[in-house]
Amino acid sequence: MKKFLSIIGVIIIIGVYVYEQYLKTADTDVDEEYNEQPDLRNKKDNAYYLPTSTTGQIVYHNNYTLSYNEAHEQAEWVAYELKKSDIVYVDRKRPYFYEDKAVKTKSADWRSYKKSGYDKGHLCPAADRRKTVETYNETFLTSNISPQNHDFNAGIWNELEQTVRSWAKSYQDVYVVTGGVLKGDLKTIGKDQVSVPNYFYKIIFKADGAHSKMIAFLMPNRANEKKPIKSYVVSVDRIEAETGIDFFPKLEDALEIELEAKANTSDWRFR
DNA sequence: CTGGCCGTC
DNA sequence: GACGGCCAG
Repeated sequence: MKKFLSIIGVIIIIGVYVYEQYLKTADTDVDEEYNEQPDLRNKKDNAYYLPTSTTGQIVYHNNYTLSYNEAHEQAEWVAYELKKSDIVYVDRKRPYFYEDKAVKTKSADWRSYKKSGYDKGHLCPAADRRKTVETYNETFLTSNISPQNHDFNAGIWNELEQTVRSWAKSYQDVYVVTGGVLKGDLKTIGKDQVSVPNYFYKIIFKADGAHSKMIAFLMPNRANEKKPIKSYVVSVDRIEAETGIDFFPKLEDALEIELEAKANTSDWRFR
């Protein structure tokens, strides 16, 4: 009997190990199928809302998911859930930006941004992932950055990111999709020819059944944007038209149509 | 908070 | 190249 139990014990330990290895590889899995949306509702609680990919290269990280556009050498979207508990005030040492090995076509080299005149602007902000060293450092992959005008990044874009954090604190958890509009002939920087988007968008979704709400922003990537962030609100339909991305394909159709057509600010608290 | 730049090792 | 310190909006 004792021997039997010890054999069962060994089997369980091996099983757990194999399962953990499986989870590790699954986290950096790359989806090859064009617009194929894997059902990951049991894998990550935010995956249900993932947008479609226009490139077929979706990369799943532990704390955000992205769709990589190799031609523009950056993500076309980065999606993640932002919970109230993600927002902590811990001073963390900024690591260096490093290549995303999960991007099969190779993500941009940080040197392409050097002396380009543009910031290595986070798409999933570092401040949204301050909870642990691991979550923080994961935002420093070069697949999570786009060339941003410095005054824009430190100015109104920063203000928008802070507002989203305030919403996560007020509403417990929100879901965020953000990226540059990768359309047409864009200026490029560096050896990797990273495109400089003329516009950046950010969509925030609060899941709450029939009371779910959505808001979207479209901002020009330039200095001296001093209007209130409220004035940059557009409908999700507009951003879909600009980008060719379907942002909430798995949302119930009636709700999707209703929420994506709206461009009003009344459901959300602004400072 | 958002970052870059530069001297030093 | 990596690191730490300093700078700006």
